[in-house]
Amino acid sequence: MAQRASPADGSHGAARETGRYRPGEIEPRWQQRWLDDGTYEIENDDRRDAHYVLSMYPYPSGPAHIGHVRNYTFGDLLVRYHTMRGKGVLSPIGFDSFGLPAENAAIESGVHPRIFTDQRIDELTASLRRIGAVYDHRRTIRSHDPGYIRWNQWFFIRFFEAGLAYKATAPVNWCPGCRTVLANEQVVDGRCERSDHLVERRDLSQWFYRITDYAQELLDDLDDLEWPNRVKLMQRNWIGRSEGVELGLPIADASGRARTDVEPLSVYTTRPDTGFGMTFAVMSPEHPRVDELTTADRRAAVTAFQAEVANRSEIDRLSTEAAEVERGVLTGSSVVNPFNGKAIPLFLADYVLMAYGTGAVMAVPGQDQRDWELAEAFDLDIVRTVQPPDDFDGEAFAGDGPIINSEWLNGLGVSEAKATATEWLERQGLGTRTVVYRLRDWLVGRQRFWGCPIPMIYCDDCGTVPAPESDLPILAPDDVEFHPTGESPLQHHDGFLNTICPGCGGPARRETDTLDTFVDSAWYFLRFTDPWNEEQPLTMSAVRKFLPVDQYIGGIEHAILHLLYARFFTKALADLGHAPKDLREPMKRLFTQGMVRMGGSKMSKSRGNAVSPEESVEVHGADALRLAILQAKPPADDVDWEDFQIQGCERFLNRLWRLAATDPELINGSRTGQPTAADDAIDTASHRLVDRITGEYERWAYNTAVAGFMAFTNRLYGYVRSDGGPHRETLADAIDTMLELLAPAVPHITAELWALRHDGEHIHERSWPVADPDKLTVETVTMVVQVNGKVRDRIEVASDISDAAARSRALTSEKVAARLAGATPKRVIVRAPGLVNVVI
RNA sequence: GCCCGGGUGGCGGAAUGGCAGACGCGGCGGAUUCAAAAUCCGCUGUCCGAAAGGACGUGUGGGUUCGACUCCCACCCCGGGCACCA
Repeated sequence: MAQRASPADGSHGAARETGRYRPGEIEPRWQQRWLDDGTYEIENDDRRDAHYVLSMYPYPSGPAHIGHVRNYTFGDLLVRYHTMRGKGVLSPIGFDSFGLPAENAAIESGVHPRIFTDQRIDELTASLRRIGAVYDHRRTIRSHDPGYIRWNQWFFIRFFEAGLAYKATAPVNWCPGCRTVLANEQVVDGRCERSDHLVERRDLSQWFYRITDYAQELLDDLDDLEWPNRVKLMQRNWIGRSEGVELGLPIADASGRARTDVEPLSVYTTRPDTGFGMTFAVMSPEHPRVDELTTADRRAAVTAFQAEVANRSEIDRLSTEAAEVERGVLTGSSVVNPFNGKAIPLFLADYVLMAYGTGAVMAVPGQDQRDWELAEAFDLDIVRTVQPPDDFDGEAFAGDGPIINSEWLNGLGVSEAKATATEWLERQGLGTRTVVYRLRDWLVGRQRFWGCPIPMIYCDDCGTVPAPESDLPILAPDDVEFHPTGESPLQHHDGFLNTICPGCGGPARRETDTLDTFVDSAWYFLRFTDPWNEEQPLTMSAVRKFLPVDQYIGGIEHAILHLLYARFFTKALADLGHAPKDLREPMKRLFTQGMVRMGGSKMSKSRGNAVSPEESVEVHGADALRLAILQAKPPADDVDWEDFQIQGCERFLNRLWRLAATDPELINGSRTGQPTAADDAIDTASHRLVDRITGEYERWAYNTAVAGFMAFTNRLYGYVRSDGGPHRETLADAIDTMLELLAPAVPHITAELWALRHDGEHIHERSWPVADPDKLTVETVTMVVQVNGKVRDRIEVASDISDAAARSRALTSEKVAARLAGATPKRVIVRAPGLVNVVI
């Protein structure tokens, strides 16, 4: 028999031959077992309480990067924890496998995006497996699976039929070099990130999903979600609801009187209280009535201005030194200010956006800085209608104050005046209360190859019609050549392009745009509940069983778009009858973990940091990496790679191994028989640990949970070393309990140790330990005695000590008496049993 | 500019009205060793002090309270989101 170190002092006793902790050996073995046994597969008729834990649909970029690993470690902990709690946990995984990187790679290397992508999916799958993350792999979805494309297209057609999908002209980022539309994130400093061409704004016909129909519901339903406030706030701002008034400004004739034969110009304002300060009006350069309202003598200048704004690059538009560019131009027309009947000039200006409100505004330079600047540039009247405070030295004043220069509004506060002015406008029939949202419809078309083809057909006779359902899925052809420019090969592929109109049977051509990949990720979590259904996209009973997702986990970078689109899709599918009617929200709880930064400066080899998760697993083991991730920071915080103290965590796992792999009977001096007070204290501590860790797992306080395990282990080492030696059963129970609590965090080592200690039993099939409430209360506590709020003494007292007794114990303390020096305290605050504060 | 979040030892962090710095990293000392690694034990906020002990200490300044890292006001700094949205 080999002489093994006892856990405590490294020198005495012998243990069963269990060997050293070798993660490289045990981890692959358990990973294989979980897969072979289908430990984390769940059937749709499972009788346990359903619990859906989901990490955000990853883009398959090859082996997992550290951000992935952090994300999936949190998710995996919850999957295993809830499984031990007796839940029927649904833990699926899929891949957001369409998208630009694969297409760019194809352009460069000629390798088909599918081959490229499938390879990366295999790599990611393998690395998730190596960190011990477990899934029901039978349910895996990939966006480019024909089966998934089919239903994605089927939904598009349903949306089209319901008016939720439509085609309209929209300004887009156009790269003249690549001859394609760019997403905003592909535009860097006004240039195409691929070809470096200056990006132009072009009006092109594009497909949209009508998410704005759901603006109000998307806003209202945020209230009840258990989501981080920050995310809810970002969504609220994005939706941007504003309440105001839409009013008509009559067009003035040559003598300044309102014309009745011409439609008034409709403007939207949230500040009807400032109406008397409106000294001009402004239309967007793209406003459809520009031609009509431009006078002959101004036509050349207006046209030039429109063209100039249209071609203005992003750089100019965002420049803070915009003084160089002309921001507005006079139309030559005038409109009438309905508040005071005065004729005022009508301008075009680039700061008025066609896409918001009515595309025209009443300009109130006294209260709006942009209007102020235009007024100064054109030497227009500026009338303050809100009195700024005496010390105000700015230009336009947007704050609150008494109304001035406004006849019947004078003296009111801003909000009162708003209400009064709104009522007046409505009574006069001049305006209507209106709610406006900042949210725009979702542009879903992309001029890309590697995406889900939009299943529409263009026929010269029948117009735009959906592809027949029997043709779904419509797949992109394989025999394509990628253009170095980045232009989608679909646009030149005759076999794909030419088709027959399902309406008239005549020749027609296919849509070559593909769907934004955010569409793919807008409903994948629903399909996971029954990916096997070939008759329907979703199985109602399965969706009902598992949705909403109990815990959704992902990066803060998806706070707005992905989560908003997923919410919209769920609502739309429910309303169209494809998902349960009452499923209004897909994700009940959301956790957004922080990002992992790759800080350069603090990078240090001496800390034992490897540069990739793969290497870390290789060197220290998956459990050590997982523990380091959990320990480093609160999960919501951003973290630097070098903050992971993998070596320290590996050291802890070694300590755990030596403690738990050593047969208790062989630990030097271990006792049997009646437990002593010291033994009971260990037992109590272990019950308290159960209580503590359970709470911390529920609250995502993983970093403090790890601290708790380390502290408890230190305590057990002290216990083993203590004078009387450890009580055999007490020690064994304490170790067992800790292994169970650790199992969700470090699944391999705990599984191995448990099997070693319990005849091959599987720890992940055990149920979660329960603390005995009687053992959570302690008999004595340390009472802090303060003098004037400063700690001067600590006294052990019974935990049920009365206030009076606590008071007298405190006052008889020598240290307190010394400070009192015979005087009577002014006041004694007693918070038994924890604290007494003597005020002198 | 507007809206959020945050500033605590050499470092990551803990404590959300009641013992500031849990736990870990790093550092120092000791045990073990021929030696080293590994392991085990102890110490480790700053200042004064031989020690006992004391004073100071959670971005800055004020306030509330018997008591403030924690609550309130003002300011400074860092991070994030939105950004001509009328």
